[in-house]
Amino acid sequence: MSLNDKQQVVFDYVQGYINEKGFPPSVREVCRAAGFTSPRTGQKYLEALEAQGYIQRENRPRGIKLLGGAASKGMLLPFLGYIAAGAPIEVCEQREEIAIPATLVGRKPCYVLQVKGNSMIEDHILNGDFIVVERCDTADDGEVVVALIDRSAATLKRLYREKDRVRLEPANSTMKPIYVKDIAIQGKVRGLFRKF
Amino acid sequence: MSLNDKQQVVFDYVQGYINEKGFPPSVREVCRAAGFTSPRTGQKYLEALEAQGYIQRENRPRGIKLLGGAASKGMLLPFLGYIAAGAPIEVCEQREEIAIPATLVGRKPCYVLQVKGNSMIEDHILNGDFIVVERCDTADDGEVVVALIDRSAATLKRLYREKDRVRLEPANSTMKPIYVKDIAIQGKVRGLFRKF
DNA sequence: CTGCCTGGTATACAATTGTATACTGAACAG
DNA sequence: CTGTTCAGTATACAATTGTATACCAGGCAG
Repeated sequence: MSLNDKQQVVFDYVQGYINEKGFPPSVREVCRAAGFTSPRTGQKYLEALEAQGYIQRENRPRGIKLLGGAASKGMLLPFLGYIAAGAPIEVCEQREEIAIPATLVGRKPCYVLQVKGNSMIEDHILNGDFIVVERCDTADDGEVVVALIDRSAATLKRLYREKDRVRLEPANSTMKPIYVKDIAIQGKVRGLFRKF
Repeated sequence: MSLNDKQQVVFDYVQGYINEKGFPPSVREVCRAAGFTSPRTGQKYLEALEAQGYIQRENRPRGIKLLGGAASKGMLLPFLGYIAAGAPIEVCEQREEIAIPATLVGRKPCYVLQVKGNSMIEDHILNGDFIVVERCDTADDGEVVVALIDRSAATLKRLYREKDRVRLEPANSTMKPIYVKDIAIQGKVRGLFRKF
């Protein structure tokens, strides 16, 4: 079941209000915006929105929380630290979180790393860029993956399977590919963002 | 001037509360969390945070708004459409919004465009990339700007001022710079994100 | 000692707020 | 006509909330 016209108006108002002001509207403000003169009416609408999973409420002034894709067309992902070609991931002590555009995130769990070095520069991944990595243990040929070599060193490379080995190829003509027998794939790159 | 220890505790609490619950805490909740027994104390701390530009307040229950990079949920920015070198921005009819990592957003209003074409490829801005543009009407030499030429065509280029003209330089050696007498700067690129 | 500032407390108060109860009128089935 | 549901109104009420006033203890300069 979907929202009817007036419910949509109320929901849009709540969403816009939070976006603009940074905190949710009161029941009476919702009423004023929707043209209701009784707080009970707005209250019923909010109850309906909650029943349908669009918002979540608490019995407090302005206790409204946007749910689902509505809140965030963005997701909060953990920022795990740095990855440099050939060097292990430096784990970031404090568990930070970063908001990511929803379009960059796959369905599986993801995390964020910051790239050190220019080993992927010809793929237009620069030193300092942030990459969104989807946790997975397989990848197709040619995909950019975070791979663990010798159970210790993590690196960011393109993956190519060869006859009886795996080629991890940097995108930098001054560097040479790494050949390994077996690798543990940590994840594949799904998105990237950069600050200017 | 920066935040002292207790101010930091209060600020972290406010930020975490909003992140978790979706709406800001009341003054007394702040007090309880920080160990104050008088609402006046929490109130003073919030006033201090506001004076230093970390939050903005309204005289309403839970009328707190996180400012600047603090709004860690990321910011919702309008997606305005496409920009191609030399072609005007195709305005996107439906006003979409995209969540952006807070770190990519400056203090001024920003919007998002999708890049068409490879005119900035040597700056590692690719066809299909999304750019976060900060609205402004001036820029320093060498910055990547969205510029309006002849009041009609918008383009994405590096800006260089010359003696009595302006050079708009693409980052693609197969393309030539554009020289114009006068331009209207629409904004400068602050961030970029890409989907793989 | 005096005065002043800082950081905190205690308490009061009006305004706002969420919720609940009782009601009205219109549409509508039988 | 009768009864029922639906959407909205009017109003009441206790709890929460932001703000303000008055106060206190300690540090510290003079």
